[in-house]
Amino acid sequence: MFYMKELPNEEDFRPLVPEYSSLDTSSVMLFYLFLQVGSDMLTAFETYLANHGVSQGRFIVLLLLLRSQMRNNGSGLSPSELAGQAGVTRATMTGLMKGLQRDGLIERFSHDGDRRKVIVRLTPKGKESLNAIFPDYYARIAELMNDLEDDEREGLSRLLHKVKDKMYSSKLAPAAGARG
Amino acid sequence: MFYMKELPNEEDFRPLVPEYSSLDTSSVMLFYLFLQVGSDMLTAFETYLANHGVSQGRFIVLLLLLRSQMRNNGSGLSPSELAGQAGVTRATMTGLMKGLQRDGLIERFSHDGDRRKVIVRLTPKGKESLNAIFPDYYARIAELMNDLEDDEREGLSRLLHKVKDKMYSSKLAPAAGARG
DNA sequence: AATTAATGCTATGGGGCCTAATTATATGGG
DNA sequence: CCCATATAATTAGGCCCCATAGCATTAATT
Repeated sequence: MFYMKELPNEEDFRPLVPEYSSLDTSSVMLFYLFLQVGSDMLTAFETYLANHGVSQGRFIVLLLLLRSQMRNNGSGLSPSELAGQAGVTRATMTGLMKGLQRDGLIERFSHDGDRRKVIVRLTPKGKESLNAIFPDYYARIAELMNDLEDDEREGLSRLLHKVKDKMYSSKLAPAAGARG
Repeated sequence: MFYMKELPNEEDFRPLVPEYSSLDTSSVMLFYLFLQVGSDMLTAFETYLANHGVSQGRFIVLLLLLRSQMRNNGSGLSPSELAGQAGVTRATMTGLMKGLQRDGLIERFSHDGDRRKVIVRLTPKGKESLNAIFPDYYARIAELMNDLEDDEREGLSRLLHKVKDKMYSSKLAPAAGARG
């Protein structure tokens, strides 16, 4: 999370400019603005999801399971696969699943053929939960983007991809750890 | 934090479109792309800061204190003001300060005139810590934005502001709680 | 003086995340 | 066939961030 109620302005940076040759004020201000908008969006949707009894992390697990079931007819995913796709360690995924299973949103089955493995699937209740969340969830996203014209959406998408590509082509990418 | 290694693509949404009238695929994909890029940036810089022994939350406290000291000559801030500016509760700020004080980066003084209040200031070590972080920190940000031309930066900034304004003018803004 | 408000703190609890160790199972080479 | 190694999932323990609720202290209001 990133939050500062009042972002630094140009004046705040002025005394630092002569001191730090690497400081590019416009870059930093853009960077902060980006993080602030992203954090605010995330917080807003986290609050919305919390009202439905799920956290961001759990919601992502539900989304991954739904996608898997739609893509290949209900075969389910293993905790390992879930952890890889969600970008967390297996231990973290165990914790997320624990809560989801306690709440009856997912089920764990053992894999025939490899008894080390577990197969995770959405329960009917899990699907219902997503069904309850989706309409308003999508409506909020649509409303948020509503003021952007088609060309603005394309422009934003292009710029986001540009920053993203830069992040991965330089040494700025997320830590190698869980997100590799 | 938001993370999905592989974002949903158009095909993933196709079966949902007839089911949810509020689903606007291009909005949702843009939304996810935004969150992913923001999360990756945040994670990358969190990792960088962690190498310097501070978390995002603590770093923001240090930034707020530095700004305050530069703006009005070292008067410092109270925990209440810090909490307000950082968007957390006073209790949370107490915890952040506890760690920062333990590490010797901040000091707490009592306020003459209002004995309920505390005044928080950066220690010399706190300033040194920021001095150690800044050069590379700014360089990374500059590098990240390096590929964006001036007009692209302006465009991105404009679009970010547009989304931000939309968020605050609709009911999508962050929870009233701590961030009001 | 008595009420109300503000400040900072503690206690408690949850979520998310990690590393390290453990248990169970597979697999491949000798 | 057996042992070493690898893989899967979990548990244990810990840290950080964050919130709510309650408390003591001090100030402000009336």
